[in-house]
Amino acid sequence: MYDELFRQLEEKIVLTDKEKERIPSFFETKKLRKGQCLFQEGDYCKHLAFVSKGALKSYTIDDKGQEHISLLAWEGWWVSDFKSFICDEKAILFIDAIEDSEVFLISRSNYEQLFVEIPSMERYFRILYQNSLVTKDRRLISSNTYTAEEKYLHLIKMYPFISQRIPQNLIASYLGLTPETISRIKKNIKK
Amino acid sequence: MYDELFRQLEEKIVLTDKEKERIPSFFETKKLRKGQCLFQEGDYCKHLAFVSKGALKSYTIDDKGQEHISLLAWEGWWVSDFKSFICDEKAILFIDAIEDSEVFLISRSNYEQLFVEIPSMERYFRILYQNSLVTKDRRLISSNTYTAEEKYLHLIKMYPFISQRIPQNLIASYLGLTPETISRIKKNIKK
DNA sequence: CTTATTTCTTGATTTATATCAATGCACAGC
DNA sequence: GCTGTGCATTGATATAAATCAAGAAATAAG
Repeated sequence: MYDELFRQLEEKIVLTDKEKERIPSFFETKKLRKGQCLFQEGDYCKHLAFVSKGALKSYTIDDKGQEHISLLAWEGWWVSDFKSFICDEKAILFIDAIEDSEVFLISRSNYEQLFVEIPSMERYFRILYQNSLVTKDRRLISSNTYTAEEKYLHLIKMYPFISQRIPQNLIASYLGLTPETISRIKKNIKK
Repeated sequence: MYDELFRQLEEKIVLTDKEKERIPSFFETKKLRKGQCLFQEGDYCKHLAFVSKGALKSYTIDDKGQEHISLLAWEGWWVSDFKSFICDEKAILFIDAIEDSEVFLISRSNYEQLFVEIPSMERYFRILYQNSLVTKDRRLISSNTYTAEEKYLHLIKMYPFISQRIPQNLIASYLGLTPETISRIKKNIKK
């Protein structure tokens, strides 16, 4: 059950058997049906979630009711409205399952306690966040400097299987494009 | 000399006097004239830099020779091509001083050693990166969902004094806009 | 003080991408 | 096997912001 979690942790840090026994107690498990909501805008987002099965999207909704995906998270990813989770503010993000999913939730106090009891978890999250920063920086560059086609090509280079798993309209939203544009790009690429 | 650095560290963690004595030895100081380059695309970016005085920009240059600023960093900010620094890859970023500046540089090996010798620095960087992630997430949302005017207003709300310090053309580049667009936005806002 | 550079503003035009609208396709439920 | 609902495609049109071009301010240099 915790295979995916330990695989992720042990990619970055070394854990003793005793620590591995302790870790699950910091989390609670939650199963989500496709389409089900995990957190909503306006909630206080009291948990950080690790995706052990399935896939989720985190997104905002603008004045016109349009959805803008900020993150697609599948097995091995962490997802939350971090600002809300860390600073105890109201969330601005929605987070929904886009497939039947299973997540492990950790509360703010358990998160802090985890670092006290298992100091190497501090290291894990430092490295995780450090890597995420690199990815986000690249996404920002992509978003500010690439054309629609370059954005799409860059994405499928990073995640070659994403188009098999994630519907085109969600990919479009993630890239800040419309589904029509993605459709036209795909037609262009074939040539 | 290390005031700004300690101010930043002690905002997030507690340091003993002994630790404070040790920390400077991990860094080397470098002074930069306005316009001078700290790192270049294609270099192996061997250091992470803390800005103690002045301001720097990190940017890419596209095929057409156009500059796209990914970060503006002044006193208290850390700057590097993280991907290059962490993964020992060639840098894709340029980093230049936009004012006369002073930076403290830490090498990869000193960075790793720092965590071993002063474990609370692991915590410092975990929190720093965690906060940066929140900021970058907000920037990504802004970049993908806001109009030019909303992007500009959001920026000056975050950093009210930025327009006094950073020339408009650099702000434009940071927002992924042209200086002309910024100029027209400012005219609009006055009304 | 004058000249030279750089930055900022304004207008005219172009362009990439969004929006709107219609049609086709595919999978889910009956 | 049909039928409905959501997703993808295609074309026509609209629009926000870029580009191009020129002049005005501001800052720096001699």
